[in-house]
Amino acid sequence: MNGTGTAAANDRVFAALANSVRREVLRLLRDGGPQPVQALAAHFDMARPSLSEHLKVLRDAGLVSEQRSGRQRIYRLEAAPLAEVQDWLHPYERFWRDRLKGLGELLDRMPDDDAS
Amino acid sequence: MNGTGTAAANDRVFAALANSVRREVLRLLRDGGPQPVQALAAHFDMARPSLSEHLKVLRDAGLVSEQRSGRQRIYRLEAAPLAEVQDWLHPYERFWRDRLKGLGELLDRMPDDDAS
DNA sequence: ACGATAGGTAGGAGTTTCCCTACGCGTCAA
DNA sequence: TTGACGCGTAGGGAAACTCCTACCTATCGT
Repeated sequence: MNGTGTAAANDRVFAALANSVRREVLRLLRDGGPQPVQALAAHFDMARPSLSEHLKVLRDAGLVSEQRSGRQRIYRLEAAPLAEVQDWLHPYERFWRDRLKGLGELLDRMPDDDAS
Repeated sequence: MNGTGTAAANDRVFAALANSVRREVLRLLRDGGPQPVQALAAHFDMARPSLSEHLKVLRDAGLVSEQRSGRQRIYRLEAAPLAEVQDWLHPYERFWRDRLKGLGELLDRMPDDDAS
């Protein structure tokens, strides 16, 4: 419907990223590959059930997936939602590109012609 | 400290983006240029003070700036934090590029050699 | 000076987040 | 089968979020 996923889906992804614990989990999965919850939990001070809830938030956002292996749950990074974030970001790129070129400054600072 | 802003700053930016009203405000500023609050408020059903609070969240995240002009406040998109989001995203890019190439599949599905 | 306009702030209600401590369920080892 | 291990869920409490209705300040037009 939207250019980049539904509004609710974007809400879920951005909200999931709006927490340093969850961003760190993603980084650990990115740099360390798929891991069981234990291995992830070792990096945090919090009680393990709290981390479980963070993992649920990440799962609901589609940012990680789990695969059962014996009594372990192996979590893996799923980057598709991040690709959508990048797509969402695209239309804004010209704003910082323009800034760097020092050009858009004047153009952007005063196009008050059509705003009522 | 971090590669891309402090954790708290990223929290603020991602949290600001985790709301469809605020994302729509950014889109309006991107497509319509700098605008007063009135012009933005016209696009939403909510009471105007509620939108004011959304604008405060965006301001605190550094995503918009205001410039007073008479009794109006002209809001402008500030894309720098979005550029930092893109930077934050970069280390994850290979994950969806690999997926597209259909290569990383096998590589990523089982590098369980160093995870304790 | 007076009223209308633009927009922020105060405070409150309902919901959600984030952490905790129990506890339940499935799996492995003895 | 019995116990330990790996993880999730339940439920609760503190704080934050999101909306509202007043209300306040500053500016413009008359």
